[in-house]
Amino acid sequence: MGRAPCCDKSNVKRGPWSPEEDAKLKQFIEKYGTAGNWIALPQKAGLKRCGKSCRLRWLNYLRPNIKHGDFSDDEDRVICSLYANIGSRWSSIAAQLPGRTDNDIKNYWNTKLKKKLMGLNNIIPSSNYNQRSPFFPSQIASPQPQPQPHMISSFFRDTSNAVVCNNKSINFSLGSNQYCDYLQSQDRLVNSLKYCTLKDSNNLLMFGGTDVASCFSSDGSCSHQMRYEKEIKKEREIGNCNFSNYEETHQNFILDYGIGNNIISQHDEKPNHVCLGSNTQNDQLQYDVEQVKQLIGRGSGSDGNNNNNSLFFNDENKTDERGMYYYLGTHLN
DNA sequence: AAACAGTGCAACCGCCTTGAG
DNA sequence: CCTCAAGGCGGTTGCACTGTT
Repeated sequence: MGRAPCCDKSNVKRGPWSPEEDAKLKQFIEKYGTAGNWIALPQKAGLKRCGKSCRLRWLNYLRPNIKHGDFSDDEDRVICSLYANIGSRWSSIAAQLPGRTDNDIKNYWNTKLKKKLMGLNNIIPSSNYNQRSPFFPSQIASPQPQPQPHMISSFFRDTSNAVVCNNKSINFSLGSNQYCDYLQSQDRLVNSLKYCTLKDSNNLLMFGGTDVASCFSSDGSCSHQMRYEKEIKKEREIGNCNFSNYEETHQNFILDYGIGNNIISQHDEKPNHVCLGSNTQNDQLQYDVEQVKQLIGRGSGSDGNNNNNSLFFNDENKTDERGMYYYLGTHLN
């Protein structure tokens, strides 16, 4: 038995909306709102349309402040960045682009942006790709990560493309405004890190999550995510900690961070405080470094150029050649 | 000018989630 | 809990428009 239709298909108009229908719907909603019931709305508004169709027409076309027309470079960057992080969750992406609808973004991605980026990647010689990344060869726990549903899972790179791994430090590139020509290595890294177990099995660290909502940072570049098991409790322990971007999913704490909203920034207004999870500078919430260290590990200093995505672990014994702590992230100096 | 191919986008479909009863 | 209607969402379709031969 199939699913019951949402309306009587034989009795509703389909296809493109006429200006008269648009006017009726707009007038009705502006006067009465939707009353939380789209199904009943068309009849009340005198429209021979399915409620779902009315909803779609309103959300995608008629509601105020809808932006039509070309996407700006900044919007391109945001879309790419978010797509790289969360995949085809168009409504989440649209939420970060005022005036744009999920449908618009989806169409734009499928018809233009994807091709644009594929074109860029095609002109990069494959020898520039990092074909293998020897990250944590012995620490990557099974099962191996499955390929992401989207082909291109990251489009950005840093100005530093160093990928170095030894037993003390790891440098890699994440985040920037430039289109990426070595997507594969970055993908591998991100996927590997998801399965990197640290200290104990409860401290599973995820980096560059693709399965949870993300944010974009104030400079328009991408941000990445850390998921740190059992941290909801600690987050609460901090007290005033009210992160602007986190989700409670499967009892994990998810923290957005990235370029422009560094874990630790020298440019923070308050000394010895850290900005975490934000979309804009104004949204950034600042927390005492010492408290955050307890939460996520050692923080790094920013390089002053918004090029630092460093994240330090809570392991006193692991320091790099600079005497800094074992970290994941980018540093250019 | 006509035929055909390619493109863009509005609208639809159907699955999944949510929440009220 | 369970059920089910309604909303939300991502994937897909169909058609109008534009470009090319």
